[in-house]
Amino acid sequence: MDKIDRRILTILQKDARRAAELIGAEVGLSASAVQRRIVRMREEGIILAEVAVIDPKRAGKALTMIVDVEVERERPELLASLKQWIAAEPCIQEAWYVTGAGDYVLIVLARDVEDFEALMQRLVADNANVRRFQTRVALSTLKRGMWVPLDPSS
Amino acid sequence: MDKIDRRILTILQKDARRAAELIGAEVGLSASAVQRRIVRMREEGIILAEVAVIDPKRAGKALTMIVDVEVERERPELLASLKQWIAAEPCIQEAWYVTGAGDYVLIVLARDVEDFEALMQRLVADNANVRRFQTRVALSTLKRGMWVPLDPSS
DNA sequence: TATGAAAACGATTAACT
DNA sequence: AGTTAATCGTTTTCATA
Repeated sequence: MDKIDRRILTILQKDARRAAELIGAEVGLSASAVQRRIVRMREEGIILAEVAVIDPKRAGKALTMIVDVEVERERPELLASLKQWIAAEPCIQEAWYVTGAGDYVLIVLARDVEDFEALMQRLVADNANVRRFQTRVALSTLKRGMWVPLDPSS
Repeated sequence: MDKIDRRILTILQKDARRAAELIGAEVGLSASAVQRRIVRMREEGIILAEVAVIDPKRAGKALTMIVDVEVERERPELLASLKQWIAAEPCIQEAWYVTGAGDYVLIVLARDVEDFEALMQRLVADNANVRRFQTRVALSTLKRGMWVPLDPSS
């Protein structure tokens, strides 16, 4: 991945529909050359996907919660099923396993508080290793996205 | 937004490049009808963007941190500039203002620990209202994305 | 007002230099 | 990597329900 690839990716991360010819004009390449680089980066897995981003509010998901989930580290055999549970749960948008007391951090979308409560009850009921969780409500979303900064040099 | 719109969005949230004709085959509409609905949803702001998702590791951003930032609520005049600072900082990928003791939650990408430390030092140096912060390192990323579940009924 | 069919247009892909 | 030609997808047009 060279400097031009990075510039192409910086553009595509904001607008995946930008025509190769326009990108080429910005980076000083023909449309075909740009297109070839894009195809290559898809194949190499640098570009993981091209997706539509929709407004959660318009989709009836007005609430965002940041949930810290503490699990019992003594029962590692239950971790795989918890991971699967998280993967299968569409309202859990993002999840990380983090340093600390066996903690997971979840980004959860919900229609309302009842919707969220129901999800959390299922989380606890379905996963015996969940010891407790702490919820923080997002009062405002300052920034969202998957945008990765790319050093334009080198 | 009707049931078919929701089905179209569910598809586009996974693959924004899917041809309208293929989507039409799934939802029982012609390519033109699907295309018109997509254009309408872009105009209405339901579809916020169509973006390429890239692998942060391949982009040299191997570390993800979840940072809780505590700010002094007594100085609300400094909040606007903190928000701008966050917006302008490319390594801060996501940010929410959350319930609790004047807390922000940040998702931060970094090349390495030094890179991260430098960012946090700038955060504190540039924003006098930042009282303290707590960092958790993402040991594994279980789930990422902007995918919003859409009730296929109604 | 929304659709499907078909023409016109534009972008991507493939072949060749 | 660039240029051209062929292919494919989108957009527009138009007739219809």
